[in-house]
Amino acid sequence: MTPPEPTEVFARVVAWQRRAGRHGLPWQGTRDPYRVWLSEIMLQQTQVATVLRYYERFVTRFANVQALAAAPLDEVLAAWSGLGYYRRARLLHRCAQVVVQQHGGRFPCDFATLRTLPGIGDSTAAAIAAFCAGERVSILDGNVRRVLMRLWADDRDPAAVATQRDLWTRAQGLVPATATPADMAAYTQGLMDLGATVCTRLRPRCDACPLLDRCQAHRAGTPTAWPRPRARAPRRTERWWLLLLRRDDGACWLQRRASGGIWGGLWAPPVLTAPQGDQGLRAWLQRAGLTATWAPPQPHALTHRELALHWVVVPWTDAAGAALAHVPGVQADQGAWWSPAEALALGLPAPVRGWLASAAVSRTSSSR
DNA sequence: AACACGGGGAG
DNA sequence: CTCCCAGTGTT
Repeated sequence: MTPPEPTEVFARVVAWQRRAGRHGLPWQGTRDPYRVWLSEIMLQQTQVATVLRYYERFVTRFANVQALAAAPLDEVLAAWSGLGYYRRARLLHRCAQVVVQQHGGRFPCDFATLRTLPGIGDSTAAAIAAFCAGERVSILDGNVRRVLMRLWADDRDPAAVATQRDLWTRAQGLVPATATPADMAAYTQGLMDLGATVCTRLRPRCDACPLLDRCQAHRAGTPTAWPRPRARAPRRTERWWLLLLRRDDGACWLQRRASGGIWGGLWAPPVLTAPQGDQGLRAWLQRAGLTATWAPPQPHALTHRELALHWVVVPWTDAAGAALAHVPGVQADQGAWWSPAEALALGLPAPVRGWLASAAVSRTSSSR
């Protein structure tokens, strides 16, 4: 079985992208590395449909790398709120500051320099370099891995480092030395489009694929057999208690979470994960002379973990304020009281945002 | 080399 | 419901 001719694969993907690929996305049609970089970071682990809801608003608020670098981290996190993987936003902010301080505000376009910046790994550096400078480097994200592993009927473990390193070498080998910058942009976009719209995980549209007659997975008759499925980790369920202290004036107590771990750097009510559970919390509330409203647990599913979020709403009076530091989970130096409107402008985890938004609506609609 | 990180879209 | 997506940084 003859392997696909490298130049042939490249040329077909370029031609296919120009004819049938995607062209209208807001981060296309520019060579501004700032806009391309922003889109690539947002697109890490996040699908296009989701990013579309954030991208324009973000570039409007932070029009260039200087504006982003000068903005408080809180504003960046607020604009990112709901996209998840909040470390991306912190690295994005740090990267902007490095570009301003160490590169004179000019966003680099070459792979080697890009690779030194925070939050930019091999694939993102290659994407920016290919789109903005036409550099002959290949991306290798999850979509491209799937396309190539089907093309070559590669049976290796897709998650193994050795597999990915070798795939990258072979991907690089598909790029001809004569490729022009315009070709590189079309090719890079073409690989992304192929993976996203044709060579999909389930139900690939092989009849629309420009590599159909070269694809060994298709030749085998079972293209979805590649890449080899990963072992699935069992998902644990954890119970979290979110203590929402609400004052008479409607203000809520929120505190900033540590920068590492889940919801890092975001604002949230005190979270109790301790195993004392409902019982301990009820006992404490009773001792403190407080009453609380308990909402049914709200499930929050993640890939590898499931959270059962128990909302405990505690009406809080100024008189009780002196005891604030004794509330379980409260770190007084990390928090503050926020009006509903102020709170919704903060960087909030999606479940917290949803809760506060609905609570604000119900308060408004139920008040006289 | 393995793991942690969030939310949503697709089937 | 299950699966995993335009990955990177840390251990």
